[in-house]
Parts: sequence; structure tokens; C-alpha cells
Amino acid sequence: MPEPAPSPKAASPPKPPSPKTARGEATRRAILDAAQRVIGAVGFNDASITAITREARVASGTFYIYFRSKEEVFEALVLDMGRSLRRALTAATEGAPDRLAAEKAGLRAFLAFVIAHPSLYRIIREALFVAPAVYRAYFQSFADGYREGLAAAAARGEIRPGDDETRAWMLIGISVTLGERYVVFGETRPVEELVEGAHAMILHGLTPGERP
Amino acid sequence: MPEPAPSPKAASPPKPPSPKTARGEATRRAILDAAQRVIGAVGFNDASITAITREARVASGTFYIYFRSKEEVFEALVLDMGRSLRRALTAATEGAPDRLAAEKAGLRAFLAFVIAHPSLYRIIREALFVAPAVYRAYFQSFADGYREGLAAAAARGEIRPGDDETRAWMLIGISVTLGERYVVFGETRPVEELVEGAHAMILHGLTPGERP
Amino acid sequence: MPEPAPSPKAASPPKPPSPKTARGEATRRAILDAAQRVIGAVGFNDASITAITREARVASGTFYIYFRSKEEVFEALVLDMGRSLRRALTAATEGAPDRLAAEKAGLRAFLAFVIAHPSLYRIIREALFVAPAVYRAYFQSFADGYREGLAAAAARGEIRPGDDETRAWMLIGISVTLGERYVVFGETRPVEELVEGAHAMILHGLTPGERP
Amino acid sequence: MPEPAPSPKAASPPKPPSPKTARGEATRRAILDAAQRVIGAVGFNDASITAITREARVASGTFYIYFRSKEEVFEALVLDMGRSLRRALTAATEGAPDRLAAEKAGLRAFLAFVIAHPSLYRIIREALFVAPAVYRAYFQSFADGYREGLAAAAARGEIRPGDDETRAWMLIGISVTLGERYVVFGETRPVEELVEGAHAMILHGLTPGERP
DNA sequence: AATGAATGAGAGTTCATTCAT
DNA sequence: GATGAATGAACTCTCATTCAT
Repeated sequence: MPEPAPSPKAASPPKPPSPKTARGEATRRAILDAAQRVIGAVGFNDASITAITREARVASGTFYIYFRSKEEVFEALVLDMGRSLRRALTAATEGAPDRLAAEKAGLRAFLAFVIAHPSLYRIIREALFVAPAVYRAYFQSFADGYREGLAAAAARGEIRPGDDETRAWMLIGISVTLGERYVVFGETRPVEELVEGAHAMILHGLTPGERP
Repeated sequence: MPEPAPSPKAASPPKPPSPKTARGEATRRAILDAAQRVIGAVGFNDASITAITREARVASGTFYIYFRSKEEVFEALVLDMGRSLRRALTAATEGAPDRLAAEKAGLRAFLAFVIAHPSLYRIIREALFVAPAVYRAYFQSFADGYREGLAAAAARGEIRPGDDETRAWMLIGISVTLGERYVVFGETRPVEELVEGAHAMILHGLTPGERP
Repeated sequence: MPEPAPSPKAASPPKPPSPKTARGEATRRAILDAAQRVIGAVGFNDASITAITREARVASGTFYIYFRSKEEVFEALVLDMGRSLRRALTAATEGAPDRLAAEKAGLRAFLAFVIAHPSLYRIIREALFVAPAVYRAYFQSFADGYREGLAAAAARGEIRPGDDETRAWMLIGISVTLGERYVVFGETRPVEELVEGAHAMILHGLTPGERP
Repeated sequence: MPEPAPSPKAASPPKPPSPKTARGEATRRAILDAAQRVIGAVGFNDASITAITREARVASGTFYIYFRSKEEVFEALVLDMGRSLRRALTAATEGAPDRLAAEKAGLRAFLAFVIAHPSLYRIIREALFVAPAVYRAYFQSFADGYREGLAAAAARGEIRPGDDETRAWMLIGISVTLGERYVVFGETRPVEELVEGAHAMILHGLTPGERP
């Protein structure tokens, strides 16, 4: 007759789950996909868990077998998207001859990705309000990669030396804002046109050419 | 048989409010300020009307004398901020000798504004989800002004000619993203440092200078 | 445009309410009474808040204007009952000529009270599981009074000297258990019969009298 | 026309379980022990079946092979404890020379048992709310034994004659309440001290001795 | 103009129980 | 005999909004 209590009664957050069978794994995936569609469509706050489970065709209680809360699926979604985007960008830029070419290819790939996954784009944006820590980590990881890339390119003389930290964030800001043209503002011009316009500016800035 | 009455029963949207007395005006202002503080602090969805009216030191019913819904205060807030920011930017740039100088002064003023009003910054960002139309209008108005400014400057030969529409949005993206450095990412470097770094890039882009 | 956040976002328990009008006071009372009836009838865990508000004839949300949780009404109920019982016992014993007479009168009054308020009796008992701190405080206050009463009586020579702390709890145990005869076990004998039987034991214990 | 079948469709209560193999017996035991630990620690209502099966290291479905419901394990637990306690008391009192000595030894053994098995003690108490019939049967069996023991002792002249039914319940009440001192109120005095204090009162009651 | 009590629909979440494997 | 994923009813609690005072 052992007497020690099994747990201190209030272990703050119980602990995360984890599927053990193939069926469970499939259900988890179905919920995650459904969450992406629903949250992408109506936003985090108007996406009820009931709506997500209905979309996933499971009972509402099933949700809590795999995620502890709406916030938790949301974070999983953001992480998922980070991975996908990173993969797409790496694929697009790894063959580039130099940093400037990579810059152009990266912007082009980013806009294509965003147009193909508008809901994920909105999800990332909303993360600032729903999961700030994840939002920061997401952008920080991009910025770190960018900064190192710029520093290396500057060292090789491929680009003008400068404040790499600031330039990294500027380039991120440019991409994100141009992506928003398509997802939020209904831009209709072809991607290539924006890419050309943006790349010219990235290459030379605003200063008029040396000679009139 | 009578002709159909113009609007027999359900006059489309109920009716907007509007203060009549000085006391009423003060109450409205108190609610608006309180809404800014509360929404800025906890976000739109976690900002209950009760919390706003408590912060404003009025009864909860009073809210509905001045605003028809939570969305309505929110929109009023975004509009308010648009006005303030525009005023600050105009003041900062109107003495500039040319477009490039105005660009630098504008960025500096924008960052200063954002640092002084971080909650308003977050509110604008959240507007994308709460009041998309207002969000779009807000940025569109800035973009329009920018584009015209760039076009005129290019015509005067002050800046290199280019895709002004795209360049306008890029410059907006740069400002917004650098602003976020301070409000979201806890940037500690002095504003002037980022302004210098950014301005160099805006002037010359990434291409290495012709000669060493 | 003040910027300080109104509250640290997570002030652990928001804070207790408190009615401001006579109407509010009456509603609070109605909920408390309804809670007593419902919890007394079906027990704490099977008493849903919906059932309580239905019994009180208010909307379910109204409950939360006055109490933060089911636990909170429950505690209010236990406190209420403590007051009532104390009042009844004081009234019954204050005219007693000595401690032994007071003891008998107190037991009689306690049993009468318990029979008249069986639901409150069950509520106290359940408090051990629902609100242990309140349960302990409740009994401790009775025990303290008892112990002092016994000590004073012993000093006056009215009762045999002894371990007053232990005797206090024994007397409480006797009362409570005999009360349970009526409330839980369906005892049908008249109160006076049990009082006489118990009092004889309290007076002389089990030891056989010195002489026949 | 056929006569009405004895029980056509809904055979009253489904069917009780019962282990067939040694492995099954071990599993049943594991669940019962786990239930004791979990319910003892957090109470009946907060003890989820999932928590019990997790503690027992079996799958949740396994529970229903051996018990039809949470109430059923609970009742099994109470019965278990009744047996254990009875055994302990019998062992402690069977060598006693007379009833008064048995009384003292029984109280001492009861307190020792309670201190050793606080969770079982709490379980019995909660049975009043979870399984009232079992609770009543449990105490009734003790009371019956007590009453008979007292009656026999009185007939032998070992104790003062009196209302044995009432005295039996009083003695139970005393034990239970002193047990609660340790389990609920954190009593720190040694058992022997309380036993002595209580026994003096049980022997002589409160009346002052005939002569100083 | 202002109050604040009251509403009630709807949200997130839990968990005893079932059943295909 | 054992598993553990799935269920869905039921519960607690929140909050935008209304309205009598």
C-alpha cells in the first residue's frame, strides 16, 4: 500500500502529447492541415476549435489529444511554414553565382511562395499578436542568415560594405512588404515586373548615376 | 396598392453617435484614450470593453453612447494615428532641401514617432486582421504620397529614375521593419546609427562603388 | 497620448466583485441561497453552475458578476453556516448555570440545528474536499472556543481536569457523529433520548460506578 | 401469441467483470492500487480514469475490463480499507484483558492505522458523497460490533450500563475525529499523548472526582 | 449624459466511456 | 488480455451588448 502521491497535483502545464500509432499520426496531420485552412481563412481569433475539428472531420475532443490549445496548433503552423519557406529559398538561391544574383532569385522565390501560400503568409503576420516569441524567433533566424550572407559577400567584394545588421532587416522588410502587395493589396502586375523594379533599387539605390 | 416604402423597417445600419456637449466630448476622448492604452497593451481581442471603460473610468454602458462596437473604436484609433504620424512626418520633412534629404529626415522622424508611441504601432499592425479596409487605406495613402514624391524628384533629376510604385512600397517596408526593431525586437542601438546605415543603402544600394 | 500599460496583463486573480445597488445585493443573495439548495441536494460536484443560476432565476453569466467560481460560492456558504450555527449555540448555552449543563444544552441545540439544516450539514462535510482551508478554520474556531471553555470550567472545579485540547476535539467528534445519525443514517429516535444517553457518558465515562 | 419473454432486451445491469488469469489478477490489482494513490491524493472528482490508468501503467481501455465505472473502483477501495482496518483493530484488541483495555488499545491502533494510511482515511470520508450506501454500511458494521461489545461488557459488569447504541457511535466519533487531527489538521503531538488524554475522558467523563 | 446589472450565445476544454485493432 | 485513438455531451467561464433607472 504505497502512499506517495502520484504527482504534485498542480504540475503547471500537464505535458505535451505525441501520437503512438499511424492512425494517430494521420489524425494529427489532418488537424494541423485543417487549422491552417481555417485560421488562414478567418484569422486566429475567429477560428474556433470546433470549426477546425469540423474541417478535419474529427470530434472536438480529439483536438486536445494532439494540441493543448489553439495557441499550440498555431505555433506548430508557424514553425511548419518557416521550414517550408526556408526550403524554398534555399533551393532557389543555391545555384546563384554571386550575392546579388542570389538576392534577386530569393526575392522572386519569396514572392512566388507567398502567392502560392497566402494563408500561411497571413498566419505569420498574425503571429506577432498570438505568439510573439515564435514570431521573433522566426524573423530573427532569417535575419541572422541574411546578415552573415551579406558580411561574407562584402568580404569577398561582391557588395558594397555597410551596416549588415541594418541591411539584413531592410531586405527582409522589402520582401515582406512586396509580398503583402499580392496577398493583402491585390497587386495584379506580374511578379517579374516588381522583381526587376525592386532589384534595380537594391543594386543602385536612389542616387542618380555618376554623370548626367 | 401603395408603392414600396423607402425603408420600412430595418433602416440599414442603426445610427452613428456623436457628442453634443463639452462633457460628452470629454467622455468620448477619455474612452478613445483608454482604448488606445488597453488595446495597445493586450491586443484587440484580449481588450474587453469592460476593461476599456474601467480604464476610462466610465460605466460600461457609456461606451455605446459614443461607439457602436469595439471595431468602431479601433478604426477611430487607426485613423487618429494616421493623422498624427502624417503630421509628424510632414513637419520633419518640409524643410528638406531635396528628396534624398527628406528621405533621411523622414526615416528618422518615423523611428522617433514609433518609439514614442509603441502601442499605436502595434495597433496599426493588428488592423490588418481587425479592419483590413482601414489598414489598406492607411498604407495606400502613404504609398500614394511616396510615389508622387518619388516621381517628382525623378523628374527633377534628384533621384535615379525607376519603378516608383515599387520603390514607394519598398521604402515603406524599410521604415516599418526598422520600426519593428525597436517596438518588437528590443533594438538598443541609437536611432541615428540605424538611420545612417539605412540611408547609405537607400542612396547607393548594394553594388560596390566603381572605384575604391 | 499616455503610454503606460493599464495593468501587467496577468494580474493573477483579477479581483473579487461587490454589488453596488440594492438590486445587485438581492441578486447576490438569490444566487447564494440557490447554491445552498442545489449543492445541499446533489453535492458540490454534481451541482452545475447552470443549475444554480436556473434555481436562482438569473442568467448563467450573472453568476460571475458575484462569484469568481463554484468554489467561491461554496466557501461563502460554509462561512454563512458557521455564523448561523455559532449563533444558535451561543443562544442555547448562554443561560446555562455551569459547564456541564451548557454541554448538554449545546448538544441538544446542535442536533436540532442539524436536523433543521441537513443540507448545510452536508456542505460542511464536503468542505473537507472542496475547500480544506475553510474546513479547517471552521472546526478550529469551534475547537478553540471549546478548549477555553473546558479550561475555565476545570479551573473553577466544575469539571475534572484533563487534556483540554483533546477533550475539545472529542466533544466535537461526538456532536458531529450524533448529528450524522439524523442526517445520514436516518435515525428515528427522539433527540432527547440521544442527548440523555450521550450526556450520561460525557458525565461519567465508561467506568462502572464505585458502588451500586 | 408468445408469452412475454422474461427480459427481452435490456438485461438490467450489463455484466460484472472478473479476472480469469494470473496476469489479469495482477492488472486488476495494479489498477486498484493506482486508484488508491490517485484518489487519495486528489480526491474522487479530480481523479480522472486516465490518471489512474497512467499511474497503473496500463492503457485507459484496460480499466473497463475490470471495473464498470469510476464509482466501482471507489467502492472496491472502501471495502478494501474496511477489511484492512478491521484486521488491524482485531489484532490490536484481541489480547486485551477487558473492554476498557480493549478500548484503549483500539484507539491507539486506529490512530496508527490512520497515520499510516492517510489517503485511505480521506477516501472513506469522501465515500459519504460518492457512495453513500457503502459509507453507511461501513460505519454501520463498526457500530454494530461496538454496540454488541459494549452490551456484553456491561452485562459482565466491566463497564457502566448505558445507551449502547449511542455510546457506540460516540466512540466511533471520537476515534474518527482524533484521527482527523493527524490527517487533516497536522497534529504533531505523539499518539500516546492523545490516547492517554482521550482514555481518561472515556473512563471517567467530565464530572469531577467524588473526593479530591 | 451616465450608470451598472443583466443577458445569453458561444467559446475552450475535460473526461468517462467505447471499440477497432 | 491489452491497447490507445476517438467520441461528444457537458461543463465552466467570457464578454459584447442592452436597458431600466
